Amino acid sequence: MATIRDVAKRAGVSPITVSRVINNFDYVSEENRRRVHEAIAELGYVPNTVARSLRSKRTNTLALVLTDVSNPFFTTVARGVEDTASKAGYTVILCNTDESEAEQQKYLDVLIQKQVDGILLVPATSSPESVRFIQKHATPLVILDRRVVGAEADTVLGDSEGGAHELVKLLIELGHQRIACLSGPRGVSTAEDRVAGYRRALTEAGIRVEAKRISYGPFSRRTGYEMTQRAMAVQPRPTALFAGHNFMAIGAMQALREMEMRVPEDVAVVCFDDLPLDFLTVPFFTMAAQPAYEMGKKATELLLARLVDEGPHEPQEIVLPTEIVIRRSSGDPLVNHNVKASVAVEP
Amino acid sequence: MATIRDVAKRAGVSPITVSRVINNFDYVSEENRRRVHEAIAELGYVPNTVARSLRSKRTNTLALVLTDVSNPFFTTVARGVEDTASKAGYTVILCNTDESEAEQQKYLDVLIQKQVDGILLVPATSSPESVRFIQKHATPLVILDRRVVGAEADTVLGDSEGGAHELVKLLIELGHQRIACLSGPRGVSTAEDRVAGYRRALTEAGIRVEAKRISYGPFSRRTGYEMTQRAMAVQPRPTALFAGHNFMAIGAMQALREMEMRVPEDVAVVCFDDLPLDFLTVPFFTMAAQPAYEMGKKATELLLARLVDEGPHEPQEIVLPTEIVIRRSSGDPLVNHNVKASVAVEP
DNA sequence: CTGTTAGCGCGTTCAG
DNA sequence: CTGAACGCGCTAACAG
Repeated sequence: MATIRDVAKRAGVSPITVSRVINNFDYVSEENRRRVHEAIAELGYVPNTVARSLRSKRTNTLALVLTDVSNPFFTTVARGVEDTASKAGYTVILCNTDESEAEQQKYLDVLIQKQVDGILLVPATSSPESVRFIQKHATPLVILDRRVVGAEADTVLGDSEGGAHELVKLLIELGHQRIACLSGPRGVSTAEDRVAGYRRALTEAGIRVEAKRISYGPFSRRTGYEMTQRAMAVQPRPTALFAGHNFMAIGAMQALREMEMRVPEDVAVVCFDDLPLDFLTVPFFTMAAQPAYEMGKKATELLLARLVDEGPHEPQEIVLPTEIVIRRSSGDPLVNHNVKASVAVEP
Repeated sequence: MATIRDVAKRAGVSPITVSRVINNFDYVSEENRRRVHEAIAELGYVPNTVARSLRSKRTNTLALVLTDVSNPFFTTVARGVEDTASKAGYTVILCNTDESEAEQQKYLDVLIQKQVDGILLVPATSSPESVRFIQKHATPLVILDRRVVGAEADTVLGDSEGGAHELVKLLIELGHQRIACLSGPRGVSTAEDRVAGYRRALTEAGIRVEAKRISYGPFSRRTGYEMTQRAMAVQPRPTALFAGHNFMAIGAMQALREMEMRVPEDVAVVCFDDLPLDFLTVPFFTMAAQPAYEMGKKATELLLARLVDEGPHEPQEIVLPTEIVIRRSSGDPLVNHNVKASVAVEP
């Protein structure tokens, strides 16, 4: 492939002049500029970013390390990141850890080697080692969606505690007293914050928090399914379920269906994180929606800001509010349903 | 950050010896090897891939350019790509074009500049310019999911024609004669192949193909919604709908619901591409499932193979079979439903 | 406005 | 088994 020197030779100028034309730097005479452009076109020259990066110490690449690309919540976050980064001239490398700390570390190694300019991290666990690793290599970092204990880093996340609190409060207002909580794994802040919101809502209403109604486990449909089977076996039986995750709520629905329980008639269900309209024949779940796109966007803007002014700074924590959307699954009789149809669970 | 020279100095050897240790090349005395490893650990040295790439002309990076990251079909393809590439020591850059040829070209420019070792492309349209551009820069390429006319390139795709044919044949066997076809845009092979399968099934059954029953438009829920409104207005009214895309089928459901038509009682619906169980409270659509993960995997394997043996070769076209999954939406009375529940569309 | 010199961090070449 | 020299393609720094 043609190099900058080939172009220079063809245009009858020096390589640095070509460089200046490409980068719109300094002043280059119209005449020379034209000839360089001509030569570039004739040779089909494309600048080599690798060489450029070696010199400039900047790769114009960001990395987004997240835990589950299959989840539309993260897909939407990723879009927010992509759009924002792309607009600013950055490419994004997407890495999927499947909630594994080991996978995460493997990716971080590669990313540091690749000299990415910045990292957006949805940490698999709240342990701070990965964060320290990144900081040791002086790579700018923004933590996304989850809190990391003892990490001094910029963080952008949704209001899990608040959202959970509102959701459970809604259930209580609807008359529920025995509410099971299907939570994500211990050691993940989104999971624990949602349990905290659940507890607060109960406590505020003077309802005793019972440990036997709270289960912890991986964020997945299967876990939601199994937890629901166990939760429904606890006597006296719960009349409502709070799932701290969208896929878990789907698993819960399956379990309830197999038990021949109707939702919301026999059991009310609420959950965290919406599923996009594209996937739903009928929107059904009452849930706390996080501004996923906005989260990705905000986090990227913060990261890009850190790239320009290097200096030390107070780590920022940006908490984005959640929005409660009331639909059929909570069984609120007072709500105007925005759809005519319902999902019936046959007996 | 520490460079190979710093490590060398600390270990009391030359830089090249360090290089040999890192890359497991040649023979290095145990003594030196130990000291180098020590120095690496002490300094937290990480090799600089950018410099390495400049020298070696290889970036160990592949690019996956696709049209819609929001669609679980492509998310699954992406996982197949990622897993396979990662196992072989490659990083993947994911680029989302939103079906726009212009976006696609912008990304391809960047990718060529970044010297990626290979490109996996889901082409936004079937015009061959992008393919030629990539080939001109001698970057190995595998086309994914869609055919490009007049392009001499390896291609991996699903059997759209066959899947559509089976699906429509099924509808005919169930007694349907007036079947509307909601197709993706003209100029996209998956859309056109599915229409072709639809036509063949009708023709084989001796049913006249009516142009007024076939609509073309972007792959989206909204399009499916609008097309369904129009399709249902055609007299005599169709008794079944074939949607060439999962999101379109969702849009169709919404339109039918608003018209107070029940599925499958009043209208049968079948479509292409499944939605993962994680998103579905109840699996509902009869559809042709493509092996998305397998497609990503196969395509990546093919690409990686091309990277090692450079020589020219016959372009390969790998067509993966689709699997018909029969569920409620087609209304087949003979099928054993694998779920007890149903989605009812209220009058 | 333009060119020369030097070097980013690494790996290949060839000589110890 | 080890090292010195050179260059990948580009641009910062400094002339002119």
